[in-house]
Formats: sequence, C-alpha cells, structure tokens
Amino acid sequence: MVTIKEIASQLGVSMTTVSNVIHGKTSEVSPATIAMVQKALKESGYVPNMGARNLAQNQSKIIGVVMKERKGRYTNLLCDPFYGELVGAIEKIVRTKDYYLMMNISDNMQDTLKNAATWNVDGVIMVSLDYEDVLELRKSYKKPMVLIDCYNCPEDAPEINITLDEQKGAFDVTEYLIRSGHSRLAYFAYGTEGIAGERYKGCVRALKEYGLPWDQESFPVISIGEMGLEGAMEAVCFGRDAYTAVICGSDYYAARLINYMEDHGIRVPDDLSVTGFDDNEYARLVRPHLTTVRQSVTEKGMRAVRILLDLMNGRTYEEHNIRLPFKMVVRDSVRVLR
Amino acid sequence: MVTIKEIASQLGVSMTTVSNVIHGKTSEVSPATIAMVQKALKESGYVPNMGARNLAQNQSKIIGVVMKERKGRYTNLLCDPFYGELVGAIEKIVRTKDYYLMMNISDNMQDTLKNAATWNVDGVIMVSLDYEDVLELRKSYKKPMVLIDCYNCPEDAPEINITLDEQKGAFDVTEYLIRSGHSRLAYFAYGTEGIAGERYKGCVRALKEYGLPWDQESFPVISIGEMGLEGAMEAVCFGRDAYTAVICGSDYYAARLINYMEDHGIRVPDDLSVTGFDDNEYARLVRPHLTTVRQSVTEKGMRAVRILLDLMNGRTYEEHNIRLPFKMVVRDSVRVLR
DNA sequence: TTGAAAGCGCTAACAT
DNA sequence: ATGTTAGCGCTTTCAA
Repeated sequence: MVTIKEIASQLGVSMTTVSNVIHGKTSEVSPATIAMVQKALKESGYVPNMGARNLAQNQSKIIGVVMKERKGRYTNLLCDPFYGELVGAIEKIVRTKDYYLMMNISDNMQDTLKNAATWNVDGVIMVSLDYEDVLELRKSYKKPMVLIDCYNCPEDAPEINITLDEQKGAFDVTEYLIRSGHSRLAYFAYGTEGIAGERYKGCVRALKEYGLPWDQESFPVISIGEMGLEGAMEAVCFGRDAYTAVICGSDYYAARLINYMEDHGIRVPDDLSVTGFDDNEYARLVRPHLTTVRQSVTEKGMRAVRILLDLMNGRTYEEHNIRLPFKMVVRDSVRVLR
Repeated sequence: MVTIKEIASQLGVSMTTVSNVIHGKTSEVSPATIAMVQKALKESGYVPNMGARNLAQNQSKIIGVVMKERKGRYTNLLCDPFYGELVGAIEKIVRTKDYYLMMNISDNMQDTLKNAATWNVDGVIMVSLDYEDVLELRKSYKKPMVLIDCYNCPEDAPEINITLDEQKGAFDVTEYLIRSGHSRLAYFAYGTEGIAGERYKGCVRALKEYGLPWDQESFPVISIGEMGLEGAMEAVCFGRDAYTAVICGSDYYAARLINYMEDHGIRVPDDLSVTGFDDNEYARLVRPHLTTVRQSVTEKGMRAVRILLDLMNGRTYEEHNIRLPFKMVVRDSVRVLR
C-alpha cells in the first residue's frame, strides 16, 4: 500500500500538496504540480486508507442500517424478501454516493449503539423499529438518523419517518372485501404489534365505518407469533366457518396459507378468500394470484438514503412524516360475492 | 466519545495500562488497577475507535463479501433468495465472531479491489465469481480469501472453493427424469455460463451415459439471457412438442415457468414436467411443488466464514475443493411415465 | 504556490 | 507492575 508520504517524497513535494490534489483543492497548486501528482497517484495505484482518514477527519463515510433480528420467522432476516430488497436497494444507492454500508442486525440496542460509535458511523437508517428503541439510540447517538416503518412513532417526533399509510392500506383491503360482499373476516399475521398492528387497526376502522362488528369474536386475530405458522394455518382452516375471507399481514403468510389450504382441500377463493400485503414476488407466484397492497420497497430505501444524505449535509426537512403511496392490486384470491 | 487518554489521566495511570486491561493483557497489571480501570471503562461507556485501532494494528476486523451485480435479473442482487440467505447467514456468524461485514456488489473488480484496500479488509469471501475475476483481485490482494461457487476454478487453485457438486446434482436430476421415462428434455436457464453451465454439463453427462442424444437439437437450451424471461417462457411453451420435461437452472425460474404455463393452459406435470434447483421457498410454494435439488445456503455461508477465519489465524487447509452435500427432493412436478 | 508540523486515538516496543 | 514514546496514514493550520 503506497502512502501519501511515499508519493510526496518520491516526487519531492510535500504531503500537503499531494493531499490537496487528491481532494481537488487545486486552487492553490500549480498546474504542473497537479499533473505530476495525479500521474504518480494513478501509476502507484494509490488508495486512501480509511482508518487514517477517518481518524483525521472524524467522519467515517459509513452509513449504518439498523435492523432487529426477528425470532424464528425466517432462517435469517435477509431471507425476508422485504429486507432483502430494502438492504439491496440501500446498498446500491449508498455505493453510488461514495459511502459505505454497515449492516447491524441485532435485538440489542446497546450493541447497535456500540457499533455505531466504534465505527463513528456518519448516519443511520433504522428499519422497522419500535420508537422506544429509537429513543434509546438517540440518547447517545447524535448524528443524523432516518427511520423506515418505525412504529409507535409520534407524529411530531424529531426524526424523519418514512412509512406507508399502513392503516389506510389495510382499510382499503377491508373495504374492498366488504364491498365484495364479505362481512365475516379474520386477520392472519405475526401478531398485532408493530406494522401488523397498524394494519390491524386499519381493518378495524373499516369494519367500524361499515357498521360491522370488530371485536375479537367477530374479527378474530390468528396470531402466528403465538401459535407458530403451522398451528396458525391449521387454526384458520379449523375456524373457517366463522369467516369468508382472511386478511393476511404479508404476502408471504398469504402464500403459505393458500398453499396450506390447497393441501387440505380448501379452495381459494371459492371456499375462502385471502388477501396479502406488499405485492412481492410471492404474490405473483402463488395460485391464485394474490389480491394485495403494493408498496415500492426499493423506493423506500432510496428515499431514506437520499434524505439521510441531505441531513448529513445540514439540510433540514419540514415534514417529518413521509408516507409513500401504495396501491391496491386486485388479482384472483378474493371471491366477489355480489 | 471518551478516549483511552482521558480515562488514563482521569485515573492517574498510563495509557498503556488502560489499553492492556482493555485487551485482557492483565498478566502484568495489579488486580486493584484492573478493577479500577474496568470500572472507569464501564462507567464512561468507553468504546474503541476502530479507525485508530486499525491504523495502529494494521488490521480492520472487517470481512468483505464480494458479489457481482447481475444485470437485469432481479431488482437488486439481494432480492435473489440465494444471495439474501447467504449474506444473512454470513452476517450472522461474522457478527458472533466479533468481526464486521462489508458488502461489495459490483461488476468492476478494480472497484472491489480499491474497496478492500481502502478499508484494509482482513479477509474476503467471493461469491459466484468467474475465476478470472478472482485472479485479478489476487494480483493485488494478498490476504486470505475464500470462494463460494466459483466457476472455472482449477482443481489445484490456491484458493479454497466451496461448492456444490453442481454437475452431479444436475446429473441426478437428469437421471431421475430419464428413469421416470423422459427421453426428450430441455434446459431452461439464464445461459450456459457459470453455475448454470456446470449444471448443463451434468445434464449432458447423464444423457450421454444413458445413450441419449445431447446435441443442441435434441437437448435444447432455452436461454433467458438471450430471450428475456418472458420470451424464454414463451419459447418453452411454443416448442413443447419436442420434449416432455424441462430442467430449470433454479427454483425461481422453475416457479416462474410453471406459473406461466398454468396461465397458458399447460398443466404441470401432466403436459410437461419441470424440475428446479436450490430447494428454496419458491419450490415449496409453487404448485405443483417442485422436484428439485436441495442445497443448504446457510451452511455454505457459515463454512466460508469459518474457513476464512481459520485462514486468517494462519491455519492451512489441505483440501481446497470443498463440496457440500446436496439432496434430490422429489415432489410433484415430474410425471412418472413408467 | 508550497511545506512543516501537530494531532486524530490507539498500540507496542522499550524503558523503568 | 507501570510509564514513555514513537508511529500508524492522513488532514489541516499556519508559516514561508
């Protein structure tokens, strides 16, 4: 690894000069010197040492992506198509902006904090975290931060939170179901916390608005977190006389459920209607194709990075609640009863 | 951010002492001092500054994962379930070993190299790269390196290459098809380069062994890279009188193909049999469920990290070609003709 | 237009 | 058992 010092002495100039042309601070360097240094830089294959640069400048060029490990849902977080696409999208744009990405998957905010501090991370994107966790990090981490899909996040929080209008999405699905003649519904999701909880609230709102009962009896929650996926799917089938449609918290669960039902002789949508959420690959692959709510995960990631970079450059945003658009996608998994 | 220096002066001891207890080099420190320093460390919330540490020790605690952007297959690389699971698995184990992960997705080896150099990455895992690219990196990158699914990699290469016996897997699938009474087959994949090429060779070997013709006419390759996915799927349907089974290069393509065929009134496996490769989520979700070849992606990732860490600790390996086991999984997408 | 030198936080060789 | 010091590679202030 050739260093600035070496290049400088080899060229008989000072380190300052070399450093200056590297950083394009050429206003005070003679053209001849610039050319000479640039040539040497190129020929020697000079590459800056980030450790040293960070030390001297007290900034790292690293953007952290903080995610929380979800117990026993997938083999690992990135197997979840949402996180896969999101991290991929973030990585891509971070790279084009000449920053570096450091993932942090952990359910311990202290670890996360340590990580951010130890690497002197310049900015952080927090994904699908409870606002409690954000607050905890905030206590010690003072640099820019953008949230994606943060829940329990107060409207007037100082952080920017990029979300979908989850409630509205779920409301629309529910409304669509009701208008299609379904009046007895069930909710199938990991639980009623976080995003899944937001969606649940949206469903309930629609039920209320249409004057339908929405108590746990009339609109049962089948919780994967409590029963396990297999158990929950079994429960759906077992209780299916009580409803004509199942609203799923994600496409993945919807796809799994449809498969399970097909395996057990229950036809979708003839015997039972099913809806999803996300509109990812699963929605299009499962048969019947899923009626679901589309969001652009890539867009979410890109927006987050752009805003974070802006923040890091000192820009401020008026609006802290950024709601990305969604779109109901009607396919074949819902039976129209009227 | 509190520094060692601050703690030292506050406690009235030297920096060395503090550094020593941080690193557990306590053999030459009095118990009282140890306790005192540890207390101060904890109370002040001391966190090491990686930039400084790296600079002083000339090592970064960073492990790089190098992947090559695939043009136009997925929205981004991590959407591919193989990469998602792999990176997730690698991240997980890297973290437990107190290392940090830096992803590098690029199709430019010069960038990759620059990246590794600039961060002084301690070791690198290269995924699904052509051996040409490995060689290029190798010219300048001298630290430990482990390959995953590297193709064109000579048996006696100095690098450790973790693979599946792709050829054997494809051979087994083909053999299974032949034994099930299929004699006219087709190959549906991105192309015949890299992994897909290895698999293709395995198919051909089986064909040969069973005395069946294997020229392009008798065993057509339907190339997604050339025709695009839609076009290729159309081509499969169009030419389907020429074969009774289609071997797909991956579960994803198999799932997409099956869907496409269902949409066009072709039944699987009655009208046409289909096989996949990987046994990921898609294989179990698609209907009919896919007959495919299972590999453990998580195992691949974990092995790579463990070996890399060993290498970094100076251990050497005799065997450079590590073939992970695979397993044919027979489900419902192949019709048994006899 | 160019250069010298201090210092970022940490480690390690070498005193004491 | 503890402390001093040089130096890792780079940036930046200040001087020339």
